[in-house]
Amino acid sequence: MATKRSQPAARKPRADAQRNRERILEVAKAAFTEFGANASLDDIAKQADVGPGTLYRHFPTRDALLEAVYRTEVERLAAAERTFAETMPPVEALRAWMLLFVDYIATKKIIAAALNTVVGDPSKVFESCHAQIWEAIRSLVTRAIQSGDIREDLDPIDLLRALIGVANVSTSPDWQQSARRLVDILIAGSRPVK
Amino acid sequence: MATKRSQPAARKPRADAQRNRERILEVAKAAFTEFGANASLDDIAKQADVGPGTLYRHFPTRDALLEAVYRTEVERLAAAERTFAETMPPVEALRAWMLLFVDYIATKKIIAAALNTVVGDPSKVFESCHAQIWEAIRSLVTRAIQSGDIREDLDPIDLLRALIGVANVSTSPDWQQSARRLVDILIAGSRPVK
DNA sequence: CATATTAACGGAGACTGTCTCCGCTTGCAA
DNA sequence: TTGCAAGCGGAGACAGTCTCCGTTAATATG
Repeated sequence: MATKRSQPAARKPRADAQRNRERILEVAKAAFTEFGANASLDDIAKQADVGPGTLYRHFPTRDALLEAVYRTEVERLAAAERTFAETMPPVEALRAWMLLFVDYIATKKIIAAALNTVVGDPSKVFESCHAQIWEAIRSLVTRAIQSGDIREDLDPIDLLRALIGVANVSTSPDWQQSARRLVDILIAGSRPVK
Repeated sequence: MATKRSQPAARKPRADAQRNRERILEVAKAAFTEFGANASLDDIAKQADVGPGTLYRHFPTRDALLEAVYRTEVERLAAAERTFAETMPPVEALRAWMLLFVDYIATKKIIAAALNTVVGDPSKVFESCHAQIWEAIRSLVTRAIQSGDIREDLDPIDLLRALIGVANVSTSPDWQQSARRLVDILIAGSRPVK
């Protein structure tokens, strides 16, 4: 007879595997930040003191690695949403989060690059990350609609799309200002028609 | 003595060179549309019945080729601006052009990809194209400001950035609707505060 | 602690795409 | 016609991706 479970009662993962995984992530983050989303994967492996095989076993595709790096950032954004929602009036929370979002993406170009990649081919990567971000802005918008500060027919995703645009073209020196202005325009345009 | 000019009085370009150049462009356009901005250049060369050397002489970098393909589209957008400005009231012209812009970019993913590329590294490519587009929206916004329909402190570039965002995330089936809604939000948010 | 088991490692190398060099071809001017 | 430079194009060096598989060593077990 097999063991109690139909699944082979998976042994706990090896310690060195865990360590390697983390080192790879760390190095990858640095590399993507420095060289953009096209950084050489073999180089990353080398810097993390593992063979290419190891890297590819942990992260079968470039996108997988990208997503893993990307994930912690996304989690931070999601957390911020919760904080803002608790400590600020609806519209302010929305505005604050939008600004943070732009700031994040613009600073860590990785994410922008990742989002762009998604556009290119219809792969399913980043799906879970998208879900988290969508949920964040959806929640913020819903609250603002309920408080009557935002018009009812506003689709949160529309805002998100606009934000990605701002973040994308953040090469000019004054993008911080630009982002702030644009967020204000978006919010102004989202108020009830009255 | 040399010829009349200090410049060696450049001979007119060879006919076959011209033909090849055009065939490459044609094939490239198809390839970029089908496979995205990463289509294999050697493949493009092959399909255009030229050697890779020829392709690279005409277009030394991928970006150069991308830009060349991109250019005619941009010219069409610039032309549309002129038409709209002549035949529509200011705000309508602005809205119409914004919609066209989104439509264009979303359909021909090439351009979006190109714009994205620009984000990644601070190369100077597409500069002239950007200039043309900037000029178009600047002109539209200026006219709308003068007619008093749009608030004075609006920076045209901000709008452009938002538009690129919409276009980027145009994978969902209803992006047409989404784009329309977002353009309306942007315009609503751009009206004078009164 | 000794040992068996097997997860995990890592690097050689096949493969794919980029880009260059340079000998050959050919359109054009005289 | 003919000379010649503009233009061609492919062989091949190089760089990056990804896989296969023999080896290593972390864990479970007695």
